Amino acid sequence: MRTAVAAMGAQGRRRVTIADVAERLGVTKSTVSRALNGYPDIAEGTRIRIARTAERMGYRPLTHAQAIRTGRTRSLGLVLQIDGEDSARPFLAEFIAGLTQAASDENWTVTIAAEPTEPKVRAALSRLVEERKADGFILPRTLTHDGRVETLRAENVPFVMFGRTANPEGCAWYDIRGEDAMRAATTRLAALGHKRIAHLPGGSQYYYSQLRMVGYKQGLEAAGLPFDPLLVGLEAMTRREGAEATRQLLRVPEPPTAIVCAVDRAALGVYKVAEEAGLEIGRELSLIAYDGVPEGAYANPGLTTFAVNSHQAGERLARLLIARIRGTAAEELRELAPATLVERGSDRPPALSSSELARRLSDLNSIETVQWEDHK
Amino acid sequence: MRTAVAAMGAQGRRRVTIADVAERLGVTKSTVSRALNGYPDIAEGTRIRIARTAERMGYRPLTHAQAIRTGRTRSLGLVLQIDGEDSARPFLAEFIAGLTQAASDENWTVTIAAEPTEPKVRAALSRLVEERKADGFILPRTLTHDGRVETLRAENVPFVMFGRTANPEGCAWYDIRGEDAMRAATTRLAALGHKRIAHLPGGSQYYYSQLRMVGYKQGLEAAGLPFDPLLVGLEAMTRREGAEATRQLLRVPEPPTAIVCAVDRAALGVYKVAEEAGLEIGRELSLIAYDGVPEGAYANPGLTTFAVNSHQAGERLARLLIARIRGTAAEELRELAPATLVERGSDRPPALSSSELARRLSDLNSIETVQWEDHK
DNA sequence: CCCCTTGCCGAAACCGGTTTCGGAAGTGCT
DNA sequence: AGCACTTCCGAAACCGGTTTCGGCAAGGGG
Repeated sequence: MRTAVAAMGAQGRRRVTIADVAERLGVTKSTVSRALNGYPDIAEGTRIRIARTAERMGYRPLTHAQAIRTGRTRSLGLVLQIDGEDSARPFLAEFIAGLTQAASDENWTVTIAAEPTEPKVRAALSRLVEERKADGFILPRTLTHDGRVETLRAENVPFVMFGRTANPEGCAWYDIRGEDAMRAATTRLAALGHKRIAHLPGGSQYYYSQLRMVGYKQGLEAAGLPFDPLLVGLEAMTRREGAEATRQLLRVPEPPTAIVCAVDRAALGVYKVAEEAGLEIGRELSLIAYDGVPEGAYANPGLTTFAVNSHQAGERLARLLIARIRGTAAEELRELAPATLVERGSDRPPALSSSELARRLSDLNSIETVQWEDHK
Repeated sequence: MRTAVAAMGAQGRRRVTIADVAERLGVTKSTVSRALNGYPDIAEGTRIRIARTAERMGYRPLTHAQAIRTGRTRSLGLVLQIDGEDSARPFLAEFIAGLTQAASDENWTVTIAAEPTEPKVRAALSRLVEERKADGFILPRTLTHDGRVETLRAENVPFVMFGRTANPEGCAWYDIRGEDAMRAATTRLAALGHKRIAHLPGGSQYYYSQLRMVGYKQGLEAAGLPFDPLLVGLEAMTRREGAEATRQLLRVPEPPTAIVCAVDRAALGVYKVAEEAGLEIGRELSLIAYDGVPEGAYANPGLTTFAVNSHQAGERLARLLIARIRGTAAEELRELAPATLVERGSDRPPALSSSELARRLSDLNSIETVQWEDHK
C-alpha cells in the first residue's frame, strides 16, 4: 500500500487532515475550512466549536495544500547578493534572526537564495515567483535606482525594501534615519570644539549615501560651520578605501580634526592611517561613524558610532511584508527608525587646531618615509 | 470570476499547467507526468516528444502541487541558533551562498529559520517538518552530543551535519579535517625552531575541539616534543577568552614561544595580550590559528591560519542532503575536506627561547603596571 | 490459429485543502 | 398566511499535480 505509506510520511503517524476534523464534528470539510478562515457565513457557535476541536486534535493545515488553490505559500523571500569580495556581513545573522522570528510568529517561513551578480539576483527573484516559492520579497541594500524593484513591479509582486530609494512609487520600506545620525554626529563634534569636520561618504550607488551626506551638511549648518567640498572625501565602503580617503583628506591645506564616516568599515581605515601618521584617535583626530560593526568595539580607542538594530530591522520588515502581501497599500507601509549612539572613545575635543595638525603632518612627511602599504 | 483571477495569479498571464501540455499533444495528464518523472512504462519516443513540448511551452511543475501528493517540497531546511551574544558570523553569507546555489542548481530551495536557544531550535525543526516546509536539514555547528540529531532521528527526518559528532550512527556529514590542520600547524612551528608550543582549544561542547586537540598532540609527537598539560590553555572561542587564556599561558614557568589556536578569534586575543606585554607577534610569540576570519588579514602582522572554504562547505552539504533525501544511506554520505594554509606573518622562528621569554615577562611585571582591562 | 505476455497509455481516483453554488430553515413584514 | 430575505451549511467542483488500475494492441510461443 504505497498510499498509506506516503500519507503517513516519514514520521510514522498519520497527519490529522481537515477531513478528520470535519468527520469528528459531523460537518463537511467546507464548513471547517470556512470556519477556520473567518468566512462570514458561519455561525459563531459553530466557528468556536470547530476552532476548539481543530486545536484539540492538533490540526494544522498544510501550507502547500492551501497554496495549490490560493496561490499563496505563506513564505517570505530573501535574495542576497553575495559576490565573495565583500562577503563579510556581520549583520546578516541578526537580520535573519529578526526576520525569521517575526515570520514564524505569524506562521510564515523564509525562503532564502543568494547569487553573485545583480542579473542573477533578478533571475532568482523571478524564479521564486514563478515557482511560487515566495509570496513577496525583502530587498536588502537598496540602490538609488534598483533593478530588482523594476523586476518585481513589472510582475506585480509585493516587496518591501530595507532602505529608501529615489523613486518611491509603489514602494514600501523600513529604514534607519541615517541622515539624522550624520547630523547628530556632526553637531556633536562641533560642540566638542571641532571646526574642520570632514565626511567620508559611502558608495554613491546606495541611496543612503545621499541621505547621509545631506545629514552631514545639515549638521554643519546647525553648527554654523561652512561647507567645504575639500572636506568631502572619496567614497569609502571598506577599510582600505577608508584609509585611502583619509590620506587624501589629511593632505588638504586645512585638514580636518574630525571625520564623520558614513560606514564603520571606512572608519576602521582611518584608524590605520592615524596609526601610520602617529595621530591618536580621539585627540589629534576625532571620529564618529555609523553601523555598529563589532570590530568597532575592538578598535583602540573604541569607535563611537551610530548603531543600527539589525534584529529589529528584520523583524519589522517581515511584518511590513506580510501586511503588504495581505493587501495594505505600499504607501502606508513605510517606517523609519533612529540609529542609537554608542559612545566609545573616538570622539573628543580636538587637541590640535587644524593648522597645528597641518604643521604636524608636514613635519612628519619631511622626516619620515611612511609606508603606505595596504594589508590585503 | 475569482477563479480566473486566482489562476492567473499576480503575474497577469496564466501559468502553463500539465493539462496544457497534455492537451497540446493529445495525451493525458498522467502520461505527461510519468514521462517527465522517468517512469518506465512510457515509450522512449513519447518521452522525448513530451519533454520537448514541455520545454518549449515553458512548463514547470509547481512544487507545492507535487508536494500535496508526494509529501516532498524540494526544500532544504537550515535552522540557525543565533543568541545575540556571539552573533557575528563572518562565514554565514558565504555558507548560505554555497548552499542556495547548489540547491537551485537542482531546482531546490532553502528554507531558513533562526532561534535563540537550543530547545527553540529543536521546536523549529519539528515545526518545519510538521508543516512539510523542508524535506531535510543542514545542521551547522554540531556538538559532541547534539540534541537536534536526536530530534530528527526520532522523527526519521533526513539530515546532514556540518561537522562530525560522537555517535556517528545514521549521521551523514561534511567536515574539514581540523585535526590535520592542527597537526600541520604544530609541526610547522616545530620546524621553525619552537620547542614550547601551546594550544588554545575551542569550546569542549563542540566535537571539533576534541579532534583539533588530537591533531595538536599528533603534531607534537611527530616533532618529537613532549606533551605538557601546562601548555594547554583555557577554552577560548572569543577574542576576550583568547586574551585571558594567553595571559595564563604566559605565566607558566616555561612559557610557550608559539601558540596553536583552535579558532581565529581566540588568536586575535593573543595579539591583544602581546601588545599589552610588548611582545611582537612573529618574533617573541608565534601564532597559527584556524578558520580564516577576515580580521585575521587586518591584524599586524597578519595571522597565519588554516582557512575553511565556507562556500564550498555549503555547496557540498546541499548536495549531500539532497542525496540523503533521495535515499542514499547516511554512511555513504560522509565527506572530509582539508583546510588551506594561509601564510601571513604570525609564524616565524622564535627570537627568544622559552627561558629568555620568561625572564622578559617577569621583568615587565615588576616594573610596569599592566592594565588588564578588557574592551567589551 | 490461439493464448499469454509485454509494452504502452487512458481513465479515474487521490492528495488536502479552498471556493462556488444552491438549498433548507428561520426571520421579518405585510 | 404568504412572501421575500437572511443565515448557515452541505454538495460538489476545483487547484495541479501523482499514482493506481485496467485495457488495448502488438509480439512471441506452442
